[in-house]
Amino acid sequence: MMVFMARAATTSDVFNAIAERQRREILVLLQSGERPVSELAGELGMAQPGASKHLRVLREVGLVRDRKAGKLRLYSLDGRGLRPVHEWTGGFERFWNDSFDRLNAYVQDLEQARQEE
Amino acid sequence: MMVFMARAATTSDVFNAIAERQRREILVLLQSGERPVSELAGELGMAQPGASKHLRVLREVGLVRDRKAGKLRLYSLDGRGLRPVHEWTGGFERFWNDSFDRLNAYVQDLEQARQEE
DNA sequence: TTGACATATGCCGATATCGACATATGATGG
DNA sequence: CCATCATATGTCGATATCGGCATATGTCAA
Repeated sequence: MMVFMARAATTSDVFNAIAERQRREILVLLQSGERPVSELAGELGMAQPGASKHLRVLREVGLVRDRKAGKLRLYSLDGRGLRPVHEWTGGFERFWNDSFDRLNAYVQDLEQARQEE
Repeated sequence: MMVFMARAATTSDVFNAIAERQRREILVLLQSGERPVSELAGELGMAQPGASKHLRVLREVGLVRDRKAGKLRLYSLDGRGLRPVHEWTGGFERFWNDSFDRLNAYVQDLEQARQEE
């Protein structure tokens, strides 16, 4: 009995969580301090329920925290989960930084162009 | 007339392209050199058509190149597109590296724990 | 040309996803 | 308790996504 898995769940995976533009924008906004949902929704130009859902995803992967503050619920950034992504991409640094690989990429650009003539 | 946009197209966006585990594995495999599709498929334990489709996505966002080599079609890494991701996540470095923010996160962990009692 | 091998594409089924909307839950103050 | 404000959740419609499978395209070699 094989249950289908159409795509990796967006929750439970930081890579998927930040694949969404609006969620990335939320994280950027939270860099300057904690905010309630409705304020974030306003700044993103989206409705409150949508913002709540994005925040839920971000919370489930641990990129965001919330604390109650009176009637409000303040969300704050927890950037620690972004570190693995930073390090994973950093593993490819030589493919854009190293002069040999830059030259290599250049040569392949030329080959590509020649092939497409 | 508003056309629906259920989710950002995986093509045309590097963040979405690397949101998929198998595509990330392909990129890692290509770090050690160019490979044909069928070899990648074998190493990933998936069928060739699946690997071809993932490679198509990676090619469309510019993370991968291909060149014809006889009967084969060799795919190679072009890591340059990962740089923006590395830099974007790097913008959050202080949220995991800075001692103040580490302390801050620690305190919030405590508050969280207390709140959930 | 024909056959063999390598790769790409098309279709299907199951499911995830996102925005919009309505509504439920929750907390506060009177 | 009740009204109010803030937030969360549920449902729906449209679409994207992924693996599996069959099949088309492409490339070589004899």
